[in-house]
Amino acid sequence: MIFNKSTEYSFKVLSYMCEAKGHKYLSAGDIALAINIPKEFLSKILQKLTHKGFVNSKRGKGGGFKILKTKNEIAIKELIKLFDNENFYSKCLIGLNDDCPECKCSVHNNWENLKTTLLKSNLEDIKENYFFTFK
Amino acid sequence: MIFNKSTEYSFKVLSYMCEAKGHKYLSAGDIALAINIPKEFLSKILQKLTHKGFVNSKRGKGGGFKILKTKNEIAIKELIKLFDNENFYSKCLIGLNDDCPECKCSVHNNWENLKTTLLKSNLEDIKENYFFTFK
DNA sequence: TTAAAATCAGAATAAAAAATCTGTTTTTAT
DNA sequence: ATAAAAACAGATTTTTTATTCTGATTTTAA
Repeated sequence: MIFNKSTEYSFKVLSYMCEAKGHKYLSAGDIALAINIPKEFLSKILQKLTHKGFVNSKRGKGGGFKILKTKNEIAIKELIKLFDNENFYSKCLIGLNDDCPECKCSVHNNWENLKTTLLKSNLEDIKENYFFTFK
Repeated sequence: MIFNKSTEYSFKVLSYMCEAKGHKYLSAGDIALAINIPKEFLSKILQKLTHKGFVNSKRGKGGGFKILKTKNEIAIKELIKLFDNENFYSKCLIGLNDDCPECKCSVHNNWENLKTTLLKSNLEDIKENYFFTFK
């Protein structure tokens, strides 16, 4: 809706990994199956998350990915920056105006408020009471 | 950003036509040039707007399109319904959840407020102090 | 040591969205 | 009448985004 698929998927996979018990290595294939995301696409997302230190990867048999953070250590703005658009926050919701900060249209304040919330949110805030089923 | 291009363009073209003096017939080509939208794409949008009674079309030499409403008679929700998604308002902003009304994530209230504003907005509200230049 | 299981990387493909093209019909100014 | 200008309709192409494929490398359990 407001984010691209990669960003959406990153929320989903990190939530899932945070909630998985045992903190063992989970293979991309298993995760993909569990949360219903194309395996290959998920692999790319996990690679990026590895490089940025959200997860640890282990190659070879028995390998996979292990989460390195808790939900409240994962800032939504970091994921947006990583997977969506660098200048997400200066974009116009309506899409017509390049100079959103100067705009005073009827939804401007609502949009500013939403962005403020988003800037303060971590994965816990997003996932808390958020009924997504991973399927 | 939040809408598809057709919806964005419909805001733009209707705003432009409302502000054009004289209420004469304007050709799609001239409008397209003025507001920087691909001519053929704009033509399709204008056709839809014709069928729904927002504008009147006149074929033949000297023909074109004439606006039939004022900005405050044009509800944003009508344009969203026409060009974007029928069930726009029940969609999840984050994109993961099918059942947005039940969701309680951190941006839920912000999103609900924004949609409420959008439901009440007409083109005047959107365009008012909204610095888009048609270019 | 070896085969299996996994990451990793880049290329190729598919799907969706946006834009363009081609041609027909209609209307009207000349 | 006729030519020009315009809407109109549908097909096609391009662009962007999402997904899948291919193969190489790494690691480890057996």
